[in-house]
Amino acid sequence: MNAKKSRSALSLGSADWLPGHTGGFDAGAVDAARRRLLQAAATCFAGKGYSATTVRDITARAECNVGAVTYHFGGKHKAYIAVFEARLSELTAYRLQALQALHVPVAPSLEQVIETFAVAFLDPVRGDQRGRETMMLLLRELVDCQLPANVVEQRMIRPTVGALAQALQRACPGIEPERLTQCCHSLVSQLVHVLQVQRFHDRGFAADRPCVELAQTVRHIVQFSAAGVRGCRAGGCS
Amino acid sequence: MNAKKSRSALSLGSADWLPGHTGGFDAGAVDAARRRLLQAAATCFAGKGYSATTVRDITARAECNVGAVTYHFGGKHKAYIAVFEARLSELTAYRLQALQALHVPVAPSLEQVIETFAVAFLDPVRGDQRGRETMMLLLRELVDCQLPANVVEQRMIRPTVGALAQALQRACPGIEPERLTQCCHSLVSQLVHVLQVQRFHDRGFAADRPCVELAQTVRHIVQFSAAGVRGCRAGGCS
DNA sequence: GACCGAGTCAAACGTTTGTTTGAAGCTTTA
DNA sequence: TAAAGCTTCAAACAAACGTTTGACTCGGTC
Repeated sequence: MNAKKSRSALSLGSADWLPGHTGGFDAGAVDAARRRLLQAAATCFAGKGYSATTVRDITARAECNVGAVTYHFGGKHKAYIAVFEARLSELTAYRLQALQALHVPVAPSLEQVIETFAVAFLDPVRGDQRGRETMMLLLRELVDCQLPANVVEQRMIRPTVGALAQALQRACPGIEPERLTQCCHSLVSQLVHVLQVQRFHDRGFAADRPCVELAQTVRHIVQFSAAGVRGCRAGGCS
Repeated sequence: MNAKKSRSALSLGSADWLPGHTGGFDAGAVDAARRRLLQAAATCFAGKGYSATTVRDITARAECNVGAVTYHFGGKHKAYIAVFEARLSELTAYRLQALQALHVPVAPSLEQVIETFAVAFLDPVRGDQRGRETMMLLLRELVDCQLPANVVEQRMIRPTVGALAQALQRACPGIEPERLTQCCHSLVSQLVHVLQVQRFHDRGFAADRPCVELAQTVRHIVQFSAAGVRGCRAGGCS
């Protein structure tokens, strides 16, 4: 009855984090059920949160037996972790790649850096269902922590903010490192906020006024944040 | 067995929303159990979220019988609503009052307006347990919606953003209303983000580096946002 | 004293929870 | 073909869930 050894379990440093890497054994299209379960679990966790999601919700959606979650992942919580294994690194890689595109000979403007990051940050919600799910999963995890402490921070926030700070510094030199990090958080927080509002919108939020244009919001954030970053140069404040 | 008529139920327009108003009947110190239950429920919902909180968690903490929640509120979900009835208007009133203090003859500077709002916004988390609970309840509700749609928006976000926009406009004229609202959201999002980080911090987040000074963060947000708002004046962008 | 409504209580309600079980199906290996 | 190993399945598991019940204790009123 024992499930096959659970693979990696967010151990922070394991090798099987690359997308598509299944751990070495039974690679390929063999375990379709496992992939169906992962997809179903992601949808459920994103939609109702960890506690409100039952293994029967997941297995019903994946058209599996009730015991499938326990068998394939070793339990509901380990299934939750497994969902994040793929999504976290996937999202981080996407954002880092977008920032790396700014590594051109001639330094891009501050507005270019911010817009590039903002677009990459919000892109998943404008794409397919999977992207929206990932963002929702992350949004929930940040408030309702289920993963081991610091995983999201070390896997995603730290590398992303680090790369963003580097890009900002190149586009707008003269800001002390401490302030630079805070500028990154100021920008990220606005983008996270957009996700929240977008969610409200899906729920019928502000249905009276015409749909808030995402592009217009991005334009505001770019202008607002570029001015904000420039305002942090020099001996402005402490 | 039927519970006494549930009072108001977030009906959006009822009269018994003022703090301390109990609905007209059994006023005073009569129902201590009800108040104990409300406090216990707030603590549990804030700490574990709606779904993960059981009525036994609540009643055990309130030192009541298991059936007390159903009796006094009519069910777990109605108890959740009852918790928000007090907290939502309380928090909104606190913020509006802080903004109203800016209604002095000589117009305050943009930095003054932003700092006043920021301090008022973050004050609850620096105060007593109740304040932190309220913020946590709200943070969770925004992601894991349990209240009827638009309640938080209409009860708190809309009036607060409205008053903030008005104060900003006085301190920094020449911004179109649409952009002004977006500036408010840019500011609020940064403050919400601080709460998130603060939560991480309580959980051991970034325990390696010295405790992030809240005052320093506020100073950054004030400077960043003031520059951001000023950058939105004139025909800057669409 | 009789009656009433409100509140509390232990106990039990029927459901739903995550997990386990053991048999059966299936492919792979020998 | 036989044995071994992985996967699926219906069924059942004990525990926990939100809610209900009916007896009981009060304090106030006729």
